[in-house]
Amino acid sequence: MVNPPTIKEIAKKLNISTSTVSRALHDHHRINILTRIRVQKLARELDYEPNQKAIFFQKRRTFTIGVILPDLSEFYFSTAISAIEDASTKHKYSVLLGQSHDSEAREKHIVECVMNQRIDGLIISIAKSTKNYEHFDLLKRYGIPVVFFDRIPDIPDIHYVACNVETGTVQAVKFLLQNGHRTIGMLNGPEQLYSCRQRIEGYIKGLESHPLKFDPSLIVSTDLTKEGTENAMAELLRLKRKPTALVCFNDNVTLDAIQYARKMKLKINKDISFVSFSNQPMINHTAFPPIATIEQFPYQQAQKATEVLLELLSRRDENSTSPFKKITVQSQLAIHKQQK
Amino acid sequence: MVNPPTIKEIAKKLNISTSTVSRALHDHHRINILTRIRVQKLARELDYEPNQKAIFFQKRRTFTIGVILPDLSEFYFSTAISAIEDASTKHKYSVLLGQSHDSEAREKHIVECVMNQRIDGLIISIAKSTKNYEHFDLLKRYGIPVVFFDRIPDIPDIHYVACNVETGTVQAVKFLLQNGHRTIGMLNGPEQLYSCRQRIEGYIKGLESHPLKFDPSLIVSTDLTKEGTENAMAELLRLKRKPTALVCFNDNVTLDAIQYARKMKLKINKDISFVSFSNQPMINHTAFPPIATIEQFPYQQAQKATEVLLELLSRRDENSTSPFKKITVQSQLAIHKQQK
DNA sequence: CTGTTAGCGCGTTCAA
DNA sequence: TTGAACGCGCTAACAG
Repeated sequence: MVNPPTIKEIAKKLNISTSTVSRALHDHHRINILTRIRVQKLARELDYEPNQKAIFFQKRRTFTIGVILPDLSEFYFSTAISAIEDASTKHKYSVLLGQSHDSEAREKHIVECVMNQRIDGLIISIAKSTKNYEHFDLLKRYGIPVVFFDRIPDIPDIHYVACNVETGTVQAVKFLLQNGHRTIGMLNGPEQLYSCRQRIEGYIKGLESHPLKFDPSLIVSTDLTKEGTENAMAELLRLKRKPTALVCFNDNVTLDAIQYARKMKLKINKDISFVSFSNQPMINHTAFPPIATIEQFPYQQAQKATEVLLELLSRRDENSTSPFKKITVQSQLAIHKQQK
Repeated sequence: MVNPPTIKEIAKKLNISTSTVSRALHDHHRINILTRIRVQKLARELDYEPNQKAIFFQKRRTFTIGVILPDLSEFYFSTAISAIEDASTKHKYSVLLGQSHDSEAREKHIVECVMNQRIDGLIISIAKSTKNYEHFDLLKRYGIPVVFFDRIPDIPDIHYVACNVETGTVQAVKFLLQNGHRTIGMLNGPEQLYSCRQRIEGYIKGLESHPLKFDPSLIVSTDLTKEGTENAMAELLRLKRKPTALVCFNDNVTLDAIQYARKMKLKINKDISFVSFSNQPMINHTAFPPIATIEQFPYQQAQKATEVLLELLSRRDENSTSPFKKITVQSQLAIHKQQK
């Protein structure tokens, strides 16, 4: 068991200086072709590979981006990390990972950790509970670019890539109206999430196309737990005007809601229909699938976020201040074929 | 926009040497309480945080582990990475990520990359196509511990944590026999995977409990694509003795297989029943779910792998050679309640 | 108790 | 065409 070889070692074996070795390895133009060959040959024999840590250390760049997501076991985020890794590898960047588990404290801690690792940039989807954004101040002070992804904070002057779920929600409501539904409910997520407010906006705009008046009691929130969803469902089903269709926050909420509806002896797609926000492809194989899904394209979104960050990083060399990138991917309604 | 503060900066401002600053920050015992306080106060004011890269650089340890998995968007692996991140964060280790996308070449390249980043250790689930293990030789030579996870190579003297799918398969076959099935087929994955060979072993052992003779033509392989699965299914259904039950490689294969069976007008759970290897919880909500699932506990498995690696890393300091850890998690059959 | 010095591995002047 | 010297930020051995 040995340590990885260094240029010093090569230099000693060849009785030349380390700088010559360094130059030879980099195909410096004013170097003796012979020494270059000798050096490169020995380097190959020793399996020499430059110690990136040392290089990064002196160059003060790590070619590593930090990625902080709430929970990697969620389909949406695992798709995202997959895309981020793909995109950054393509540009010779590495990915340093962290999960906030939707805790603000943990998020803060991870931000500090990746910063101490001197990442070049950060992609982050903020925790549900995050209200305070001070932990990003230091990043700003040190000029480490941050691209917010999907769950974006409501503050100015940031780069972000997010999905506009409003358009998809509008489409969903219109689609339901076209299919004869006149009492459309919304089973929404926590209202502090920007995307939940977008869902509400979309819901309202969708109704505007129709002489139907907006009834706020048709919008209820769940904390995303099964119990929360059941409570929300109970509330909706207690209404005088029971909804015949529901737009639900995501697939898991939809499944829980459908299960509850069935327990209440409602016929799915007859007494009540569902529209989901897509997380998982398997939703189409479920026993009582939603009739439509609002697709959010997590892979494309995350890929875009990575590209934005990498461009910021390359621009940084020319120390031109780039304007804030605010990129929105449009969500889109996908109508499912009915299973026989 | 400034650079992060360094001990040098603090030293200059306080007119003391950098080593004094360093000691003060580390609560060195033989340091003036006053200077210590002054240093720590200033450090706090400047938001000083040690540059881990510099520390790691000179300590020759990075407190970073590399993780290479085939595809992070697969449920099984996203659960794994989630567990690995959780466990390593707990021990102040960071995670450097890579996806092989089941390509041996890419896997090799990523191994080189993480090695050049001087990771302290590696957790890897090898690519389907990997036949050659030379890219791990360098890691061995440099004493970087590797823990193989789930997809383990068939070579001696390695650390690994894997799931024994044989036991679960035995249970599955016995369960099917108990339920009256007498022609049980297996829709297996690529045979070079160790776990596929385990499935076959389990299949054979399961049959041994019964005076039924083993018919090799009841075992077919798919390359995991939908088309491959359909071809495999066609082959099985062409047999004289058509299987009344199938043990399928994983959830996706199972879904494709079920879809194909339905297209062939077979009644699921009547003409033919399915047992799956679990990837996703949602499988229980599908329209025609398998009657049972062999659970592999990816979270626990990955957590264990991380703990093994971290222990190796801590042991390394006492340069005692640790024996090869070969840890096997038992898979387990979970029988699904029939949906009404 | 504190300062000086050296070195981790590398690239990059500046000099020769 | 090459080598010597320096510095990136930090710790540690040694000297005071």
